[in-house]
Amino acid sequence: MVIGIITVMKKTNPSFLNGVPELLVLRLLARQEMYGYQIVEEIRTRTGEALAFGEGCIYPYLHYLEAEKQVSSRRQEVEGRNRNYYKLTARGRKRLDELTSEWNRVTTGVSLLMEERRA
Amino acid sequence: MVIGIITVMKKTNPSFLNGVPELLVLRLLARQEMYGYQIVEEIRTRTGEALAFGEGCIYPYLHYLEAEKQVSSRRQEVEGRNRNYYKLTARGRKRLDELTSEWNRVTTGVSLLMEERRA
DNA sequence: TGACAAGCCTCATGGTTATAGGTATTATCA
DNA sequence: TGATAATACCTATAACCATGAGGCTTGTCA
Repeated sequence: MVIGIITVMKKTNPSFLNGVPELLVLRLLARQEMYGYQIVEEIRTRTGEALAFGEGCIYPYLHYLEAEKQVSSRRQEVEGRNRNYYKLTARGRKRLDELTSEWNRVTTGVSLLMEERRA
Repeated sequence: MVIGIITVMKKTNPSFLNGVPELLVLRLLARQEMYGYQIVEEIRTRTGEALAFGEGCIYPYLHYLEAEKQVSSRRQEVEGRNRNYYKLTARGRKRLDELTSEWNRVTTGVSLLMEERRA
């Protein structure tokens, strides 16, 4: 019988973005102290909009990273606005290294299969 | 068993694999007709185990792709075993092109931010 | 006044891989 | 012979995570 069981998989945006926000947040914070809103804008502008993660993605990550002690934060008032500045800890640095090699492993693997094969 | 309420985010495999199986399956089928088991093995061996998707991942994809008319299939008995051979349709070719440019967009974007920044 | 940017936050939804099973046939090897 | 691995197919469930929409506040500019 079996008509149904169509396993929907609706296919909107597969997008290859799984884990990318974490990688980029750690990478940016490895260079300099930054605050959340700045990270969101930086990713958007520096990639020419190729990548654009919403605040709803970045903020929860920052909270998670802080809970995991991969980043530390301090609050500072600048021109009447409160900013939470984050910077990488040693633990975050280690995590960044892991994620970076993971990223390289995946992209290398994909490249191997994407290349045209000659005879 | 639920101990915390700590917003778990368990962090096992961020892995960057979102959408990769679909991209690779389409790419492989663009080159030649293949059957499911062969695809699983091909990905595993050709990447030197860097990428290895289980059958439980690939088979549902093939069924989905067929339902979407991105691939067509034929069944053939080979050496006493039944194989379902799949090949790309024009629609699948188009989808592959979309995914490929999406992949390039993402990896390019990530590269922009991962690079060391000088001065 | 109204609109918009800066700056922070949360939650529900839904898509997709991973895990862990399941069936059946054939090949290999002790 | 019996056991195990390899071939070849399949499904259901859980875990994960970006999206999108919402909300709050202060400051700026018209």
